[in-house]
Amino acid sequence: MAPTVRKTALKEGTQRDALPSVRGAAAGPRKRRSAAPEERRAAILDAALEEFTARGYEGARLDDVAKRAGVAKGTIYLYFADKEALFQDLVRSMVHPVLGTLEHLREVDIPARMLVEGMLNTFVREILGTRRKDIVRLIFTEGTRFPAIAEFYHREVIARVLAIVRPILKRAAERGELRDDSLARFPQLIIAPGLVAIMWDALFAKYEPLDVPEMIRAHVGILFGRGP
Amino acid sequence: MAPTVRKTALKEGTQRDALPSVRGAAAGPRKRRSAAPEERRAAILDAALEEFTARGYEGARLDDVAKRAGVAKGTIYLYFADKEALFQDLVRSMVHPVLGTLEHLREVDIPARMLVEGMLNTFVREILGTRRKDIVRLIFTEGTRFPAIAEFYHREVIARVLAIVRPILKRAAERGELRDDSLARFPQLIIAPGLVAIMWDALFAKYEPLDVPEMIRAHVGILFGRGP
DNA sequence: GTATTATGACTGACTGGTCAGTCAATACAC
DNA sequence: GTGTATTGACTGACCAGTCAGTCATAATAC
Repeated sequence: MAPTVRKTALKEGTQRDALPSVRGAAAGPRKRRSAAPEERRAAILDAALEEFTARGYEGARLDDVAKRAGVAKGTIYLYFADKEALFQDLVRSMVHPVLGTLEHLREVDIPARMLVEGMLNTFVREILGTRRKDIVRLIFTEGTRFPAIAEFYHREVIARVLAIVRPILKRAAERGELRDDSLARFPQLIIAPGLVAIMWDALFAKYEPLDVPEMIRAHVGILFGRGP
Repeated sequence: MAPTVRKTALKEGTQRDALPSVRGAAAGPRKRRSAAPEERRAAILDAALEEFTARGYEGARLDDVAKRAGVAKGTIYLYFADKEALFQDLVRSMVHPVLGTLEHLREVDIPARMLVEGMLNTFVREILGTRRKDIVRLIFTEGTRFPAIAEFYHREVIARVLAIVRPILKRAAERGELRDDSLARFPQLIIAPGLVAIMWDALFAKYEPLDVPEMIRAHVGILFGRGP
């Protein structure tokens, strides 16, 4: 790139260079000035998702986040207090949209099979099929080092899902819709294969692909018996 | 191995201390000189397990590993080429012992239920019940950044288990021991809850404990129906 | 046995590089 | 012009990896 020579600072060529403005990145699309602050924030979060996903929390460099967002490093600090806040806000911003969908499930008293199939389809569509799966992976990956993230995710997502789903499954068990109350006691068993899918795709898919939708179908089959 | 301890130069207590064996422990016991190379290596691996487990690959500092192992930083480099080699050797050293146990399973033609219960019991005992669970977590946690680790684990552990287990399950399905061939096609469904258990314990147990053995029992119940 | 020399395992201060976070200078909006 | 958003060179901390030096032990000499 070469901050290259100032137009020639000329005369006092003496200066090293002190390259002022040029800046514009290679393709230098002129920056918009204070375009839309909300857009800028979003651009930074987008770039952060990319970098954190690819390199993990410690491995990600804010210089790269800035470059990818088309922004100077200092700008990040106008929107986020520090690297950790950026990470936490990223997780929050990805998780929030699904929180609404959850309440949705509140329609009590759908049949257990419908509930479970609904949960798994939502999981495949809204998580496995989107960047959200990377966020889930990040939570597992960095959760030990960031208890705040794990706590947040448990409180805002997991505890809520369990609270909604358990009573429905309990009733279904009592009603004889389920062989027993195993699923009511351990709803974790329902999405366990979803977790496996996320990890498998991230780590082993290139050595041995896994047909996730088919596996989920097999899982439902085991839980409820063949066909619908 | 073990150039082992010189018989104790004793008498001349005068020496700073030249504490022969003791060493370990906090209080600064004088270093043994070339004590047992195999022991030293093990001490470093132990310390590395602790530090990598607690802080992840990037977060772990070799200064701390050295301190914990009761060794100078330079000594680590006498036993391992660099940080990455230390990490890989750690994973290998933890995984190796179980590889033997695997072949063990080769006894073809045990009933499917026995196979599955055996697998899950082994998992609970040999992985969840030991530091090995932290290694599995590290593999998931760092696997994306260290494809070599993921590849190694897939090749040496996962692929082998699948190769052993699939034919048995297939036969069991044909024999009508299983409702269908779901488990033969996706044996991942068998240990999925084990993975959930590892992650739950690491991230959420402090907010909401999970009775893992009971969950595993419920899982077996779902796969095969109640009682034995 | 004791004295002397040789060996190499071990040490830890140091180097070179990296990167989160800062802030004076700059560019723009008005 | 004034005020504000943005920039990016810079700083300070941190850490993987190095290497000149130390010293317990071993080898050899006596």
